Amino acid sequence: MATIEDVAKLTGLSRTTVSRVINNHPYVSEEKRKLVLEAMEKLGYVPNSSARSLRNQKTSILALFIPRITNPFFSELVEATEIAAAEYGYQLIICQTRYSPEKELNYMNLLKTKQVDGVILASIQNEWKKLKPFLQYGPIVLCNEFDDRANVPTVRLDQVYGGYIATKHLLEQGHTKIAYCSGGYRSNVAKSREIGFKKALAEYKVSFHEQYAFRDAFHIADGKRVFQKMMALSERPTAVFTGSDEVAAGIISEALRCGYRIPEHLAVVGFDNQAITELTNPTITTVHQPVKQMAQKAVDIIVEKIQTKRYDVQEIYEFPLQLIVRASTVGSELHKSEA
Amino acid sequence: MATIEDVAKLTGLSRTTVSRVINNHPYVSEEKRKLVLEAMEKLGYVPNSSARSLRNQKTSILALFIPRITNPFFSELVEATEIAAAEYGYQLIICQTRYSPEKELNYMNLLKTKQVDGVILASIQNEWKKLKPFLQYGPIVLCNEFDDRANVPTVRLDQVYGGYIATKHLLEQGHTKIAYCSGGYRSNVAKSREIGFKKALAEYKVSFHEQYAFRDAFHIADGKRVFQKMMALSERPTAVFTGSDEVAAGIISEALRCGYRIPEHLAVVGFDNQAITELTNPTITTVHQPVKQMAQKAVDIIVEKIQTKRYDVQEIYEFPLQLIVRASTVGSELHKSEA
DNA sequence: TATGGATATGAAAACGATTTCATTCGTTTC
DNA sequence: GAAACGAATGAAATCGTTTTCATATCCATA
Repeated sequence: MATIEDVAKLTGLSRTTVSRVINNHPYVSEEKRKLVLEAMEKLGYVPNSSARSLRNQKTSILALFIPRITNPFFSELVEATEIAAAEYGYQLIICQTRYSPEKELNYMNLLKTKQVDGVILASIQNEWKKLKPFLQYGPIVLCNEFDDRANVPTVRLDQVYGGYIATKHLLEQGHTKIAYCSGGYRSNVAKSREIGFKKALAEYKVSFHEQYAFRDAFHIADGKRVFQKMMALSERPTAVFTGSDEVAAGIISEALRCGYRIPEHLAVVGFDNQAITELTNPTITTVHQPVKQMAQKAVDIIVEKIQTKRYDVQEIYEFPLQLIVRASTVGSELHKSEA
Repeated sequence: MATIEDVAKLTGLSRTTVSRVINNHPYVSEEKRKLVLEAMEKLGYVPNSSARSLRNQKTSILALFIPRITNPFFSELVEATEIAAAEYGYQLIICQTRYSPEKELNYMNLLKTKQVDGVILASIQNEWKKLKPFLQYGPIVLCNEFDDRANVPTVRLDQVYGGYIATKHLLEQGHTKIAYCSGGYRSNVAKSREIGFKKALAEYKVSFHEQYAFRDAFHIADGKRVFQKMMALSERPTAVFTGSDEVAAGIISEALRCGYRIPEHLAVVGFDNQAITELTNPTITTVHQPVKQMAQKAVDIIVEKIQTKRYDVQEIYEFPLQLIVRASTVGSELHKSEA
């Protein structure tokens, strides 16, 4: 493996000059520059990343924390983040916490050991006070997930509004027995949506019963399970708000299999605007999240923080959500889309 | 940021001894070991990864090349690979080539610059002779995708067999007008499936017409498009083999929307056994791929190659595929599952 | 009582880059 | 014609580890 020393020797110049050529520093004569470039080509030389990282105190790698990559929402987030990071010359290390606080804490050592220049948290499994100490080692940016106590830049979506518009839509269709379905108790995203959900109910003077709440639904299978539970209730809901399109699709699938009709017997709202929403029959009313913009902003911010080295500033960037009305809530009426 | 030097100073020992404690070398007295551990704790010391990488000539990072993470098959592959890599203490860098040969070549520089210890290619966009020169910098392992000319370890699935069993299943149902639908011309995975497809046809003395071939279908939308194309043919196929469940789902969705019935008017076979196969109505007959086993094996192999430093050996590890029969091919009969 | 082997420790070199500082040579400028 | 400055180059320090080599002590064995 050729090193900068080899290039220097071959050209009869010093390491310094070779380094200058590599880094496009001024004050290198055209003659020597050519000489160096030729030698580099001839030796197949390429600078060693570890040596550069050590000397420059920067790895050009970012860590992105997500619960699971197989969740389509997070796939989309990873795709967008990787593309945005690449524009800045950063690589992305994927950290799947699988909802485990220990795994999350463990991955945090990537920052401590300087294996990454910064961490984007799209999922939080620990209390903030456990995460906070890592701030001394590098920037942390919250993306999608958030925590009011976290004194770091946060890029998020207005989840309260998301829960609100989806629920309001169901109320406008005349529903009063509306079930609530979300993924996880810990997530502030889910909590915010629930606030929006209840806000809409309150506006319409509709009361909420705790037996209509299902807070452990993540996947298609969970949706199927939840549907069965709802149908086992003495007073069945006529509509359901869900925290993901997969869960919504599971509910719809199970309902159809059992001979129910959507939305006549049960109106269903999803979340995320994934591809499956256009696949099922009926198609799924959902809430669109501007994932690309959010990812781009998170990367912009973290790159800036890496440069300025001020990590403990709470700046909040919020993007709006949008209701997409499809067939799972409005029957055979003409489908309309509203902001 | 505390360094090993700081720990040495605080304890009054040398860097060497501190390093020995960190690396669990023998020949450190219990007394000094405790002293060092206390000092490390007190200073919040943690070894710097870049320095270690430089000195040890190893980064403990692997690169995984995939076309797009939003493709559920690759999400699953990434999840499994990340978990397997973590067991060995490796981090995973995700490289999305987005089907671009240039991007792929560009990401290959991660190996050349020693930013990663090895590369797992689950997607190949360039001819092997373009990739081959990178072998001098570190190990490359093929996983899922493959190339006969590639003199490297290859972990793959028997795609010829996969195409064969899926097609044979359709032939057994009495179909003779069977369309073929795949993603990409370049991929050897797709080519192999086509070989298996044609092999089955030949066994049943059924001829294949090129107008039944659609080789550019990746997503749900492509499936919808392909369905329309098939229906525009003068002689419509009665069954279709597809290279992914998303495409199959797209075809089914569009067919139902247009008033056709599945499988009566069109039998559909998918590939990958994704979650959506149990979601659609009818559920989708598909081919299950043992992704986890494949990913685990690929990681095992690359870790071994990193240690032994012998990269240019063609070893092939092949895993079997399995047909999962569901409703999209067998009508209202009882669903059965066969190996 | 030498001799040799285990145990314990440290000084210094090495990994491969970048940067600081010094030096030299021209060219202006007053 | 001296001073000042810009351009071009290199020697050596530096980043933070690990490892090699040397040294010292202790204990058992011949």
